[in-house]
Amino acid sequence: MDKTISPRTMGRLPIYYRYLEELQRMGVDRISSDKLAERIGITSSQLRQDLSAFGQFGHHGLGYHVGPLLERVSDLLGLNQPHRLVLVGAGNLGRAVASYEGFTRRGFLIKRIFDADPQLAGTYIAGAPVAPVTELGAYLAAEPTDVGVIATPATAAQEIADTLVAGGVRAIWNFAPVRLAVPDHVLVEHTHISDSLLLLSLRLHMQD
Amino acid sequence: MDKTISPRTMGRLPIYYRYLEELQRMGVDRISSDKLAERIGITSSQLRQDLSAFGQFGHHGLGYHVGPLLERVSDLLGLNQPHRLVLVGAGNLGRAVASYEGFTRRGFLIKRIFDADPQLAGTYIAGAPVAPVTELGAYLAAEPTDVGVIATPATAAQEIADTLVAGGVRAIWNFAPVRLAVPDHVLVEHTHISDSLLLLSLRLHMQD
DNA sequence: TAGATTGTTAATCGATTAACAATC
DNA sequence: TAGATTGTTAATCGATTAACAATC
Repeated sequence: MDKTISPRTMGRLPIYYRYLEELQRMGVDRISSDKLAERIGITSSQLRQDLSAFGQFGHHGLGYHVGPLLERVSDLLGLNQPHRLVLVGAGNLGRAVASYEGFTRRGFLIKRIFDADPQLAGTYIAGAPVAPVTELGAYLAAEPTDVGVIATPATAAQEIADTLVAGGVRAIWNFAPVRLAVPDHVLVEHTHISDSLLLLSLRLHMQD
Repeated sequence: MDKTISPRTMGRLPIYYRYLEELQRMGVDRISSDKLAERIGITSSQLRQDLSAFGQFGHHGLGYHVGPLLERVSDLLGLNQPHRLVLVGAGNLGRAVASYEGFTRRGFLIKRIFDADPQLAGTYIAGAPVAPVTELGAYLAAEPTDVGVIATPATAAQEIADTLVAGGVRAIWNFAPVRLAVPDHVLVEHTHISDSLLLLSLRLHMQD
């Protein structure tokens, strides 16, 4: 029934999601492809092409209703169902991730945080209890978990990944600057913050 | 003299950089396009096509020398010249960015950190002195700065961006979840950490 | 209705892949 | 030399843009 959504269109879904959310927050309930595309910085042709893959949400002569379209995009992104997460690594980056209020709001629930430092056990970060990383395996055995977030030093990352995989997570969100070896059925999303800086540097350098 | 480098090829430069660095760290000094492409997960055809845009670095029958190729990629990325940065926002994310040792090593020097909390003034984070954000404008007037990093709450981001632009930065690396309005000559790289999680969620959801 | 704007088809453009002659 | 592997050309594939009939 659904048309297939091309990889490039998928890559734009988070962008559409963000802009539509912003429009909703601003109380806009209808927008033309021309206006939205201009805001985002793409052509209206591309926007209509993309949106039409999600189903028919536009109204001839009127534009798109923000609400239903946002609902559809959220749905495609899987945001209308909760995800249970564990976070491993309570350093600065881990804390930053745990503290991002946008996650909870979108159904990404950090159920527990694990850290190598036993001193942190028993404390709470952004409302989530911290436990020693030695208890990660046992926790996962008891509590089904969708996603494991790795915010540890690179040296620890593979071992944590192995424990997460053995514990049955379906996906790993990895911030450690190292490639993880995992079985095919486990998704890995690498977030290389430094890649952004390299691209900025490249763009700066191209200008000269 | 240089062939132009296509946008998609540019986007892969940080990946090439990372893998070549890894090879060099491992002491590998020569690799075929077949082997490197397999490691990265692209076709060898694409790799050769990309690399040929950088100049002639391969040797028929032998493959590519890691050192000179890495040198060339670093050069394209602008890593062979230092960049002066200021970081605004010393919360968890700001601290995580400041503490990433990879930046200093690649010539991204965080000269000073600014924060709204005057209590932090006079302290040091990852070797960089912290000053009150009220001094940002005066600092930039005195110290030419290439890049401003914004790791503040969304509400403060635009005002900081304005101060950075007035202070003459050439680029802004923005972690705040808000679009910044800046003049055309200033580059903005938005790093939306949450976009990664949305894409992970999308991929999880597509599997079902 | 007249005006606006979608959804879609066709045309263009760009990127990836395949293939192989050149060559170390 | 024989074997390996590049650099590049041509073929394929996919994505973007343009254009416009359909329609609210």
